[in-house]
Amino acid sequence: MNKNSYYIYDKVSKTELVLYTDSSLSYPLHNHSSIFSIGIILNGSIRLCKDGYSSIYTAGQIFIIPPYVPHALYSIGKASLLTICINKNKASEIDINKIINRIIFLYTKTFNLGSLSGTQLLLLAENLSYCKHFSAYKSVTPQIKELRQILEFSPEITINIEKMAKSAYMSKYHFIRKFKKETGLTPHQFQIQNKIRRAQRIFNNSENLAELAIETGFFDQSHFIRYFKKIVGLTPSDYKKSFKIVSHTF
DNA sequence: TCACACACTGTGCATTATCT
DNA sequence: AGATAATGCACAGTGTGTGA
Repeated sequence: MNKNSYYIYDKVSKTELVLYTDSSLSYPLHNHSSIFSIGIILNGSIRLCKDGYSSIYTAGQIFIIPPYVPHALYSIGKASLLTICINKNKASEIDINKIINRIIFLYTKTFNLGSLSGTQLLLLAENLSYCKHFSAYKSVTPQIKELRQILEFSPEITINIEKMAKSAYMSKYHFIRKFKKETGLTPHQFQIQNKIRRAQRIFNNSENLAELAIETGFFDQSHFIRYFKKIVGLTPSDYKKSFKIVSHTF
């Protein structure tokens, strides 16, 4: 079991938290279609590649990744990172003070990590406010938007590039380029990523990895494991062991 | 915006290793 | 022993560079 990774769902603030402690992180280019990710570097440093730029973040610094923004993340040596995930559909309703209080609570009582500095709390509040008032500025072609929604909600369906391009009234060559420009990933990468996200959501309802692989649209468990590890950074069984739901309060 | 060629990646299947 | 993880390989499908 990977004891350096913890996936926590906090029922009180309705946010998902991912904690890595002294880990070697390596996440190649990907995006999150439905969440804002706010990352707090606890120690060590990480390299974040986003919007064509590569930046190094060190202990105490905070970064934010809005939905659909392609990015890659690598630790420089070992690093500890806390990521707060906010659902984009609920971002406008979040209670910033409530989330900050929960983060402080979980940070000190659940993770035993000391306390966050005043500057970190201020930066966190600023980023939460950014999520709350964020509005998507990118214009998306309606046909691509529709396909993106299909792939997000039903990633398990089999639909090849030719069919997708046809439904968007484009040649497959143009469609792939257009999709990547507007979504950040190729259609295929986007579909695989959503299959894995779906698997993460329904993990606890499924006893068997082979069943889960079929249910999420993979041919078999071996491919499911391969992609799961590539995208999540853990094998499915390690992920299951490191996931927990927190509902206790002050 | 489209099409071609080619490199790259994913699929389907089989097999073996490791873990519980 | 059964479940899960990892790897190999051939083929099909996808993505990208380039030119029109």
